[in-house]
Amino acid sequence: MRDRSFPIGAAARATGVKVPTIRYYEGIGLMPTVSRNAGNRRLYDAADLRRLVFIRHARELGFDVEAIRTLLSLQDDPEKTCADAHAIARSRLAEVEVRIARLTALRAELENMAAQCARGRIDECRVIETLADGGHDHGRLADA
Amino acid sequence: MRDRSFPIGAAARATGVKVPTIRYYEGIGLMPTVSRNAGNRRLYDAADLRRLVFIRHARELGFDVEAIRTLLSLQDDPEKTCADAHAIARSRLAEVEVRIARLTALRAELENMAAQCARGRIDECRVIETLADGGHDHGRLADA
DNA sequence: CTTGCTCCTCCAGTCACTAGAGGATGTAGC
DNA sequence: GCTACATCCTCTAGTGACTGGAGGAGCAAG
Repeated sequence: MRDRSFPIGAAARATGVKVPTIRYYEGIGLMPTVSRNAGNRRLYDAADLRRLVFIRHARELGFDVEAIRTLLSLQDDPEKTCADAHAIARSRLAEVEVRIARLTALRAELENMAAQCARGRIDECRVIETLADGGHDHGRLADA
Repeated sequence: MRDRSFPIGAAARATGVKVPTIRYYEGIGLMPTVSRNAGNRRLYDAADLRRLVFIRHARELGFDVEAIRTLLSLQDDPEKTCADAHAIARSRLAEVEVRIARLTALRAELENMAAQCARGRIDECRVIETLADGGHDHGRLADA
């Protein structure tokens, strides 16, 4: 009963990935072209749902689609050599470390901003002042 | 001398915001429509540059344009309390903290995976699991 | 006056979705 | 079987926050 196939709406509810997004992922090849029923509707199984949850969490962590593709390839290709898997894991690891470092710096600045704000008038507000002072860093507009 | 007028390229160099991005900010109303010289070129003054730096810094901290619009309008009204600015900063801080926590968990898994791979155990990769049930709630995935 | 940079506007493309049109299918009640 | 309504299908276009290019005008130096 719950074991076999979910239509796309159920898959969306189960994974937190919206219906059009699931179709989009199929279109760009992040999700496989799943089987269809007699009426041409997509049917997902438990493995597909796990893949969707994986993708959602990876996106929430700020990985782009290409990075997720390589992460998924670790699973998709069990024949893959150790060296390949190791290389992918290590390069993703490096990316994650950079991201953590950047976010940690960002957190420090936000904390400093918020903590020193005395909740007084705007013209004494530390949040506004910090922003107006500009960054030391003329680098990338980084989010993550 | 320096606080008279900068053409857009000088403004870009001075603030670290790219030329097309400055024009884009004007288009969406984050920057005012500045005055032009005889040859129709934009001329920026010191206050404009400060505003650009403010925007750049806020973008680097991950605030979206709407938040920046609010912060800028707060800045323009120094009599108000800074409760709103404080709230915007704190909510961004909360997002950043969630992200750091998840990335830290992912880093541990990738490290673990890289180590296992190095010992030849590809088929027990836990990266999928980490991301698949790692973060937070959303729909429970019927296990399998 | 020519070279070469900077600037102008407008339009297209990027990434990862998101929303809508217009139509087919599945399901529950009568 | 028939109706009502939810869910699904494909396709196209829009979003945010830019980025890049075309095609042309302005300006400073040699």
